[in-house]
Amino acid sequence: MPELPEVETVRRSLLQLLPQKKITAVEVFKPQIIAAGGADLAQLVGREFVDFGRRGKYLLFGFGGDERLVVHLRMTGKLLYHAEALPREKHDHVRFAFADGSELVYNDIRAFGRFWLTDEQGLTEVSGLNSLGMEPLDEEFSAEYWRSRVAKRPRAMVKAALLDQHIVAGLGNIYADEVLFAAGVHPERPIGSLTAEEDSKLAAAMQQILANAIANRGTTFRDYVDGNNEKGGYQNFLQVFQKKGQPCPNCGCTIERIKVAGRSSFFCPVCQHPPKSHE
DNA sequence: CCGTTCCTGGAT
DNA sequence: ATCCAGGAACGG
Repeated sequence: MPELPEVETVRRSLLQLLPQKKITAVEVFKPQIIAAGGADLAQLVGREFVDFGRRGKYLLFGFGGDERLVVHLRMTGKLLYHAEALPREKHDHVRFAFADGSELVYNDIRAFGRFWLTDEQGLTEVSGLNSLGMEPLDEEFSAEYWRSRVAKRPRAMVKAALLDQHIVAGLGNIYADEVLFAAGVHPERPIGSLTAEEDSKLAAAMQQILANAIANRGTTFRDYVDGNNEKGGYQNFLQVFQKKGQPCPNCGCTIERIKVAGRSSFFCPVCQHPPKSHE
């Protein structure tokens, strides 16, 4: 569900909603959501959400002290603010109650999401977070960075590399397909076959598409909503994702769907020419 | 690198 | 009934 633009939109929505609200209770209805070895969320009672950070698809919250709450929404996780407490819904797994009667609920149909409560030093123990690649919207991100990180895997398919959070943090299946289309690169092209120009187009497309998706508050394909339960708008700008059988916006030929790295991949067979047999 | 696994629900 | 889903860790 949520990739970088959606997680960033959740972050921004909560930044508008949660400050100045004192936590009066934390309830965990489904213990598996809390990563093993982490601290007890009950220690947040009496504190307030102060810092609202993001790294890749991870949300990082601070409370004015050394505590760090890390949240990964995985496929179907939602952090929902309610101005007034509501009856617990079927897939509500964690609830923060605030002194003014409002609440923040973590709802996750598939329960793949995870919470980690730790301190600044403990962030290095959070699996995944401790080995993320560069933020694609960081000023230092560049085609050179991308090339340097994929250089040792010349035979890997480019789509698998885009989805690898150790290389670039935050792309998922939707934006990987959109980036590949924008760069005119077929998802099965081996890394080693990409030209310098193609790498530059990929890096530029990552930045442009993600920034545009954030500006449009993310993509709601199925479940995604922000902290206000509001859908995104970028689904109206998708070029190829979930467009099997529809005409390519560039050339008019038919968008195809194949499996790459175990994931559905949508592409234009003309604008994104397949790898040559020797590649 | 690939398949499997964690879950539930919607589509076919 | 079966397959599929926007993520990512894990094992072989």
